[in-house]
Amino acid sequence: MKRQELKFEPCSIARSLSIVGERWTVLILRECFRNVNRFDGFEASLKIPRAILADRLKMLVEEGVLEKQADKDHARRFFYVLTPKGLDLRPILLTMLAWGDKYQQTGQPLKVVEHLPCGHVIIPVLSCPECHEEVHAGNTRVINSRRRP
Amino acid sequence: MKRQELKFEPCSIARSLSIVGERWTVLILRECFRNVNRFDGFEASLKIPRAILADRLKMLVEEGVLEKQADKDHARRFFYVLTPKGLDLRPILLTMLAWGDKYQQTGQPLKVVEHLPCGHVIIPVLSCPECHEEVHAGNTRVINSRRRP
DNA sequence: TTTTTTAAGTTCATATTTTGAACTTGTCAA
DNA sequence: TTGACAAGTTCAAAATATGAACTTAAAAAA
Repeated sequence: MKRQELKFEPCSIARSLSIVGERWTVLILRECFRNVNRFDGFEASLKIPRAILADRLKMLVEEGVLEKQADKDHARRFFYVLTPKGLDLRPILLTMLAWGDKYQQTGQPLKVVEHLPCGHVIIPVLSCPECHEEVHAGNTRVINSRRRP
Repeated sequence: MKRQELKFEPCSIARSLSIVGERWTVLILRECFRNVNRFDGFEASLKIPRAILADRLKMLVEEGVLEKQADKDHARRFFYVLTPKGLDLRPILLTMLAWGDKYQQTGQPLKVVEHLPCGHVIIPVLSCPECHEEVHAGNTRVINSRRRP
């Protein structure tokens, strides 16, 4: 199945996969959240083939997840910065981080999340915005909605 | 980069990607959460090539995400069921669902999540298990931990 | 009891992607 | 004016994906 086909699937998960359903794309986004934002920088921190990097950046810009900005001081230099749409991908990366921490451990130190307002080092959990209780496989059900929010 | 290499990366996000960094794999898991659990069923609901389906199911079983169970009544029939490790992937799929709902809309009805304990139809949010406030790009920081939980 | 269907695959040739190395093109700094 | 830098593009080889046909044994139908 092609990426472009996924974009028009009836399922929202499938449509998200048109962006986050590919390894390199997610790793590039991870670097963006770490404030790596130049072609060079991505290449140095990920060992990604240049052709793939160019392709994925182009796609992420076209999809409105990154914005390509010119550097005022250096003519042929650009920044790729997360748009609001891109910033909102953070929960996906954080839930991946939590799962990888829990189930795919290596001998290395864990990456953990510091929640700045309260100062706690946490593993974020999914919860209900109404009752604030935890949301997991056992207490949820996915249904159709006719309303558009 | 190969899947097997991702498994041993120092970053937990990268290690998660060794499972959820591929389209078909995530779609198969989505079907599992919908209680589709036979080779036949996956084939019917996703239009996935049989060779790929066989390969991904084998991988998911090897990784401990699914368990392959024999059907007592039918000799050559099997069930693929989510293990606890697999059930814990649900938050990843739910955050993908929320993002796809918000940013990748088509004309079709949304899939939404019903939180059974409180009965509300919600978009789950990531929150801090300590202070219960929301967790997002602006109020978190990823750091190293020496401790192993 | 023979025939047909079902279930879960495997095989294989073709098409598409990925990869890594070398090349390009203009800019900036010494 | 020479050399390094930045952000790519190009290209051939390797790896993967795809779809159609084949396999194998059991179960159901005739």
